[in-house]
Amino acid sequence: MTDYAVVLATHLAATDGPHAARDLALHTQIPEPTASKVLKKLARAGVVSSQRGAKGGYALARSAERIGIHEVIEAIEGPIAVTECSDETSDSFCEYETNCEVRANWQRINLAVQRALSEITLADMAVPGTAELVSLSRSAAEAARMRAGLE
Amino acid sequence: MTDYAVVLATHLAATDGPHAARDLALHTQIPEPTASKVLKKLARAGVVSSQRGAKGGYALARSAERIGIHEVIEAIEGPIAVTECSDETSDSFCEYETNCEVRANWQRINLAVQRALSEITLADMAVPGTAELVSLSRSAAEAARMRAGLE
DNA sequence: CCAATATAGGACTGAAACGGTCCTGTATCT
DNA sequence: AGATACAGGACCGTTTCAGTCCTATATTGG
Repeated sequence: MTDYAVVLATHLAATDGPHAARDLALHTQIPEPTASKVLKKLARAGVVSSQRGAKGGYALARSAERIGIHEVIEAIEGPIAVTECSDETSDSFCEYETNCEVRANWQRINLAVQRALSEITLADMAVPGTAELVSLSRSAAEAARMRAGLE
Repeated sequence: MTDYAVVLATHLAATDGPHAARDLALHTQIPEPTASKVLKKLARAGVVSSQRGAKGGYALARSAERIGIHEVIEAIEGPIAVTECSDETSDSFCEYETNCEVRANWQRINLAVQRALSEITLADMAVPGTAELVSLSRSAAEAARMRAGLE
């Protein structure tokens, strides 16, 4: 479902003007009901804008350079569920300090992946073969900064 | 659910010997039924080994250095769903070449994230604060290799 | 050896999520 | 104004999921 959303959003990024859900489904070979559902979700999340009526359809809400694919993912899947630590001021929490560090690592990874995906825009996705490389080199730069901060 | 699995698996990595699901749930503050379910899945996937009986419990199936967290993730969520392109030999496919490139980008990103997560082991996760940095610098090295391959 | 106990394995069930269908509301065009 | 094409949203059957509970297995002590 999420990959459908990315495909549809990228198609909108690569083409001009509003497109009806039916046309988008045809072009992306996604079943029409599914495409419609996905587009509705994207519209509710503000990733795309919708226009009702005879010449209606969907278009990107902003320019493709300003929409990260993580936004597309969240529109479909909702926010990443972060498992909450117990209140840090609670006495019982002190027993589980190792546990909390485990959670912290996991959350760091989640955030890093989320950030990397946020840095890939729909414009990147519309250009064959570049999306992945762009994101990973940016994240490496950030890793170097964080490593410096640790030392 | 997946984060619970990672937390549990990491706890097993950080501690010795088999632990009953109840104890693991207590230590990780995960609801006991949920912890039990998750551990059963991990056992079926071969990430952890289980021992029935009075002194039974769960332990890692291999050393923590040899279990990537992507394996943990797949045990819970199953394989990443890859949207299939149409048969490349089909005539109708040629109309949608742009569409196929979009899918290829998305698949590349999926694979890159999967690879990065595979390179983080449970041993990494058990050490506070290191997991993320390790993964990102390795992926950057791979990006450089792929870029060289493109040129 | 056997009963008691503690554990994992697995089945069952109701609730929630999901995907498809279809009706309603809105906007455009003639 | 009426016809048409579209998105928005409700409905419904199916699937998935989380919790509960029963069954099977292994250990221990009498």
